[in-house]
Parts: sequence; C-alpha cells; structure tokens
Amino acid sequence: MQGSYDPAAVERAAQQYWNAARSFEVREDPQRPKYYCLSMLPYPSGRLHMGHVRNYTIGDVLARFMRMQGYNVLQPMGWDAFGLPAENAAISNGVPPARWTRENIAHMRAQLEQLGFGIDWSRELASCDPEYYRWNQWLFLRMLERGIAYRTTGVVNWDPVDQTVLANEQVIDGRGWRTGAPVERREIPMYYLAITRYAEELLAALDELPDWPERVRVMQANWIGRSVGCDIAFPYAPDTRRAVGADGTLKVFTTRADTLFGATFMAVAAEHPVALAAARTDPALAAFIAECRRGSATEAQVATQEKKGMPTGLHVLHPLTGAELPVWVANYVLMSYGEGAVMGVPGHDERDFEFAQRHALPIVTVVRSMSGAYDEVQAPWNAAYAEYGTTVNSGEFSGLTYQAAVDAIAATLSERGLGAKRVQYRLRDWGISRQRYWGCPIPIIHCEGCGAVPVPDKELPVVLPENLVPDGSGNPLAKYPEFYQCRCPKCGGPARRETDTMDTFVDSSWYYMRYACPDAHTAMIDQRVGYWLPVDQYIGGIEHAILHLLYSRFWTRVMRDFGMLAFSEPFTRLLTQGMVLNHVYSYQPADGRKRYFNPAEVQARRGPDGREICQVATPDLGMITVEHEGLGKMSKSENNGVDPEGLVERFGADTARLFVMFASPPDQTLEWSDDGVQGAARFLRRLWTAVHEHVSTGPAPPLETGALSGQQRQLRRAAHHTLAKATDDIGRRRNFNTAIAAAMELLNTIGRFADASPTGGAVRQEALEIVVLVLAPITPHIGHALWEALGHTRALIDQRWPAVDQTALAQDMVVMVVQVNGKLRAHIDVPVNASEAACTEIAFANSHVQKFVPDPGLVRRKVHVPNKLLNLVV
RNA sequence: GCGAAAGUGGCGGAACUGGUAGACGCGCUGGAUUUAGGAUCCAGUGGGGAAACCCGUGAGAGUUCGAGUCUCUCCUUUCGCACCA
Repeated sequence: MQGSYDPAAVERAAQQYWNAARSFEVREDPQRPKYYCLSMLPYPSGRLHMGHVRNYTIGDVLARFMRMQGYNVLQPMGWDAFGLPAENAAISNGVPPARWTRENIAHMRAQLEQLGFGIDWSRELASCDPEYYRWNQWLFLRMLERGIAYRTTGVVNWDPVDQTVLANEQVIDGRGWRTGAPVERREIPMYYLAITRYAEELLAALDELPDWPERVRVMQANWIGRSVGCDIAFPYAPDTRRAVGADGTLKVFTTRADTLFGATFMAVAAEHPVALAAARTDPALAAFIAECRRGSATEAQVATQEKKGMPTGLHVLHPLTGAELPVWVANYVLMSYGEGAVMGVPGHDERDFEFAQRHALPIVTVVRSMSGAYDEVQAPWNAAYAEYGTTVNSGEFSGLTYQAAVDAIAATLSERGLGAKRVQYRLRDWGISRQRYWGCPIPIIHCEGCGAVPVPDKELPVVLPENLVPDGSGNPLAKYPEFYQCRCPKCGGPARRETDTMDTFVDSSWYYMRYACPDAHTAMIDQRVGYWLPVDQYIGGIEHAILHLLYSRFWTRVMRDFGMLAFSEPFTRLLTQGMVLNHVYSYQPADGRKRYFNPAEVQARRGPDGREICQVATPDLGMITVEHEGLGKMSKSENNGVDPEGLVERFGADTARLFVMFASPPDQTLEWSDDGVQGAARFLRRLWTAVHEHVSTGPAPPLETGALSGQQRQLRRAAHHTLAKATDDIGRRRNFNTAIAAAMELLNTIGRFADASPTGGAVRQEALEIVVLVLAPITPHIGHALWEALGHTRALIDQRWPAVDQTALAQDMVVMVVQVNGKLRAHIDVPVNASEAACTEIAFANSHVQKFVPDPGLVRRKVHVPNKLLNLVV
C-alpha cells in the first residue's frame, strides 16, 4: 500500500476492475429481490453541471447501498435528447442539432464514467433515436384511436417579425427574445392528450404514494385542483341576441353559487365570442381586445398584470332575478379556463372587488359573517368579504348557510335549465404540438379530401431528417418538401405531412420502461418490464414536482388501460433533490451591460471596517471591485458554475462525491464552497493515512470479543453505533450528510485509540472496516483500494453491508440530564434503566442540584424520561 | 397574483417522536512540526460576564413541567405556474 493517497491512480484502478468484471450489467433474476434505482435523465446540454453530479451521486449511493443489502440493482442512464437548446445552438453556430446533440452525449457520458457511477451502460438510450421515438408515435396513434389524443385549437406566443411560435422562455418582458417585437397571442390547431379524463384517479391515487414527499403530493393535488361548483347560464338580453345573431346564454362556472344575487356584472375573455361580436361594431373595443392579446400567455404574467377592462355595451339577464347585467371584457379572464367568462361579485371576491372599484360598478352584500363581524357594510367600501357566511339580500334564498344556499340555488337553476352542480378541475388537457424541428414528428398526414389521416403503423417511424439547420424563423420542416410532401394513406392523393413535433415531456413520460427492454424491436415494451418496474426509487430535481411526474403518472395509466401494464404508479418512492447554488458576483459599468464573474476568479477579503471587498483582475479593466449579489442557482447567465471535470482532475471523483453528499441533506439546496471541498479531500487523506498506519504494523489477529479492555469495548461500541446510525441515515432517512458525519466521528475516535496490543489491532481493524464499508456507496474508489489494503481478497463491490453487533452497543451506565424547572442544571451518571426514585436520589446527591433545590421537599413535580432526563419542578 | 417550501454561530449544517441547542465539516485564533505548502498534528472557538450565572434557533404572541420542534399572526428568501428541461 502506498503511503500517500493518489486519487487519480486509485480511481483508475477501481473503474478498471468494475469494467473488467462488468459489475453493473444486470439481468432479470427471479431468485433475488430487484431494486430499480433511477435518476432523471439529463438533457445533453454539453457538459455536466453540479446539479447532475449531485443527482447522480444520490442515485449511485442508493444503488450501491441496496446492492450491498443483497438486491439485484438496476441503475440505467439515457438522454433526453430532443429540445430547444439544440436548435438555439444551431442558430448560433450553424451545426445541425443532431450532430451537436450526439457530440454532447459522447462528452457527458465520458464525464459520468469518470465520476464512477455504477450504471448499466448496455441499456443506454437517447430519445432522438428513431428506435425510441417510433414508440411515441405508435402509442400516440393508439391514443388517437380511443379519443385520448385529439385535435383542437390552442393559444401560443407569436412573434410577428420572425413569424415563429415562441416558448414562454423566449418571451422577455412581453417581447420576442431575438426580434424584440411585442408578442401576440394566437390560436392555432394542436394535438392534445386528455389527461383530464384521469384527473380524478391521478388525484385520488396520491394517497397511495406514502413514499413521495408530502409537498410534491400537495403540489400535484393543487395543480389538479378539484372543485365542486355550479354551472350557471345567463340568458342573452335582447342587445346581445342582436349582436351575436342568435339566442343563447353566457355560461360561467363558480364555486360560489351562494353569491349569485351579488353578481353585478359579467367579465369575459378577450377571445370570447360575445366580446368578438360586440367588437365588430365598436372600434374602441376591438382595439382593447387587440391590446389584451398582446403579451405572453403565462398564468403568472396574466395574474400579476394591471387589471383592465372595457364594457361591451351588451347585457345578459340574471337567471333568477331577470335583472340586466353589463358584460365587460377583462384581461384577467382567460379563454382557456372554464368557459372563458366569470360572474362579477364584487362584494365577495377580491378580484371582482378591485375591478368594480376601478370601473365604478355597483357592489352589493349578499353574505354576512356568522358572527356578524361583517355586516351590511355601506359605502365607502374597502374590502370584499370572501369568507363563507349566511346569505342576505338573496330573495327566497336569504338566511342560508353556504352549503344550503349552494344546494338550493343549484336546484332551482337546474329546474329552469339554467345550471347544475358540476365538479371542475384546474388541470387542463396536455397540448403536445410544438412548432419546432428538433423533436419527435407527429405521425399524421393532412389530406385535402380525407382530413387528418394517421400514418399506418407499418410506416412507422416517421423519421426526422437530421441534416437541417434552423435559422430562428419558423419550423425548418415546414420548408423542407422532402419531409412534408407525401401521399395520403387513405386516398393516395397528394398530401402534406404534419410538421409539428411532440413536446419533449412525451419522451420522458415512459423512458424508464424502455430501460427494462432497450433491445425490444417489435414492441414498445416486453415482459421484462414486469420484472423491473415500477421504479423503486426515483431521484430528480424539485422543479419537476408537477409536470414531468404528473405526465408520467398519466402515461402509465393510459398504457395500463391499453392492457400493456399491470401497475398504475411508475415511481414507488421519490426523492426530490435541491438545487446547487453558488455566489454571484457582478460588475455594472456606468454604461453598457452588466458583467458576471465566476467566483473562482474573485478574491474576497475583509476591509478595515469588516465589510467584504471583492475584486477581480480583468484583462480589459484591470483590477475592479465587484458586487457580491448573494447566492444563486449555478447558471451560465450568472457565470457561477463549477466545472465537475476540473474538480475531479484536482481532487478526484471521491472527493467530489463526498462533498456533494456531505454539504447538505439531498432535498435541500446545496451551497457550493471551495473550502468545503478541501475539507472533504482532507478527510479522505486522513482515512488513507489511518489505514496505512494500521496495516503497516502487520495483519491484525481475529477479533475475540470475550475479553476486551474498557477502551477496546468503547471503540467497538462507537464503531457499531456508527454502523447503526449510518444504516438508518442512508436506508431510511436518506440523510447522507449525517451518515458521513458519523463516519468522520468514528475516524476521530479511532485516531484517539492508542492501543498497540494485538487485540487492540483487531478492534481497530474492525472499526476501520466499518468506516470503509459505510462510505463504500459514497466513495467507492478509495473504498476499493482500502478494502484490499485491509487484507481482503474479495472486492468491496461484492461485499454485503455489515450487521450491527447489538452486544457491542450494550452499556451499564448512562449520562442523565437533570433539569430544574426545565433548565439544565447537571449531568449525572446512572445505571441503565434506573427507576425514577433511584435517579432522584443520585440527583440530590449532586452538589449542583442541591444548590438549586436545597430541600427535596420543595419538589412539586418530577418528570422522568428513562435513561435521558429528570426534570424537577419546584 | 396563486400553489409549495425554507429561515439555527463568522459559514454549510446537526438536534429523527416536544426532552442536553450548535454533532460533523469549513473558517478563525494560539501552539507544535517542517527542505516554506493550498501540508500535517495539538488546543480553543454562539453572545455577555472575573466568576456564579444570564441571554440565545427570522419577528411577535400562545400551549406545555419543558418549544428550534406544536398553534396563530407577520416578515424575508427560494421553487413551480402548463412551449426551458
């Protein structure tokens, strides 16, 4: 064994051993329990970032830990290879997205291998591979057959200069990112998947996911957003009838039917038919509607914008009183929600209240608080009363509580054919059409005579041409006749292939099934899915808490209902890892763009007044003082990333892995610290040295636990206590940082154990082995070397997790805390399991306790927690 | 705006079930060693105080023998909001 730790050599040797032994290639084995440990597949952006390192280290630690527990562990890896960044790269450097993507994959795979992750690379897949995405197309056609996939119009961001649909990310302050032109909202035909059909089941089944984080389940439940309410139809008044040219009603959905008598106006979306009808004869209204259509379509943008409205001049009739209510166009009403119209009840809804105040619309009170605290408040109004209460001013429905009022009003509306109770979901169907090149083609052919015709199965996959280079204006597929010119499969006439591609969330909704059978060429999945699935442990960023996970749950259910799967939930246990943050340093010149500097370039020191001074040496400006903006997510735009490759070259993969796991619990944000990395490296060096010193005294004799000294018993207790804690921390709590802390503590204890006797050597040998085994999932390379150095011929990768020796943990005496009135006053040594009376006696013998309780007769009450605490209340 | 979470020393964090606040690591201070380095080892390190002790977990209240942990109000920060992945 070498005297000093050389990470590069140690890691090369360990990885060579695993590769030669094919340690991570697994196949189905009915004799052993399986464990499917999956990390979210990366987008091949070019280089690994620290978020990836963290994600895959967590996965690798769990995979190796479960392997040591005797499981047949599958840990695969693949590439979410379609998407916008490849097109952006193509626009800026002229390289086709396919080439860019494949080069990135090659580089990132090498980086992952360097980090020593125990991945079965024989199952690697990329979503841009036609053998993968053909099955997206195949299942899409099955969904189309059963009406789960359908075509309708949807709203997109439109850049009028580039004539291109923009992603939300490409809209900056309401303008196109490349052209700077104000973005418009446009309606275009798109394909949708009917996820709302599964809304009820997706919501109810959240209760069957006890091993998902509570907050993810809550977020999904709120996203699905089940609400019980009432459809209400407001008949058109004569003016609306004339404008629309037909009889009809304005439909709304509300959860507050009890406030129906408080409705003083109606608000409709800019795209609503009634608004459009009114705008035909009202140029000012038409201009307002055009204004409403400007800006991006995101909910956050709509919800925070200034609330604007304009009257249409048209009216509808209150369904119960027959009163005429004015119809307004409001920019906060979205056509894509419910019916695209709401009833305005300013007395009892904050938003309606704000709107009514601004436009001087009447406000009436129809609900009074039960306590009477909110009574019939008269003008000047200052707030809406949005709580539940008792109805007033509501005709025959006055005096009812919330539920009774809703029931009675719904019943009356139902009798008159003007409404009914209904369950509504916030969840909307999933629009999967993207007007983009680098994605999975939607297998549809448009024929003038036959309409939208599915591509026959035998012609799948519809292969995406890989040689195109997008230029930022429109979809290159739509300008490439070799792709879109085709024959109609039905009539044989000339037709046009669909040039929209699928949302990349489609690719990631089922990839974890394909890992089980990556070489199945005649079917989407085969029976091997039955062995490996569902995924036992899924690990990925919290940012995927809603969309990706919900789409995967939906997709799995669709396949189940097609008879392809026997399970409903794809991911049994979920760990959402936090982001990796680093310091952000910027420099804002008097004129020109703000510049960001990487923390590695910044020199920070304390000034004479204690304030931090941060400086950077720049080639153009010389030494400048930069501003420390605090912590931010590692990103290109803020230039605060840390390159894992450099880290591994300098310290080794084990140090990188150890630091990432030690710095914080996996589900919390991780703050980067170069000094912390040094600390991790130092610990591994100390461990190496400790083992080296130990083995240099010659092999230790076998451990005889019968006749140990007090010190030897103490070290054994510490070692087995560490083992018990680490087992629980990794296996149950997933708190890797505290498991590592326990291992560090044990190494400190071993360092203080100065016993040169043969028996002492045997005890030290056991303790060092426990440190190496406990760290084996986290730092497997150094573990591989140290295990061999400790005299083992069987490699560490094939070792089982050790069992705790309960007899080593036994103690005769424990330290007990004595409190007086809840304040800590003394520590006393008491026999294990001593009674309250015995503890009290020992406590009163303590001079410190006597000082605070001079007379035992003063004690009014005693609280005794066995082996832990005694609280004397005086 | 809506939904979700998090605030503990100089810093990252520990305290799992209401029971010793600050484990472990970083940094800092002092010392040792040394062919001088971003190495290693030892000791100390929440604040105040000579000490006895007192005060301390974002702010304010409450429950309890006992609150970082439970309840309420507020403040701050972060994440998501359906075409970034």
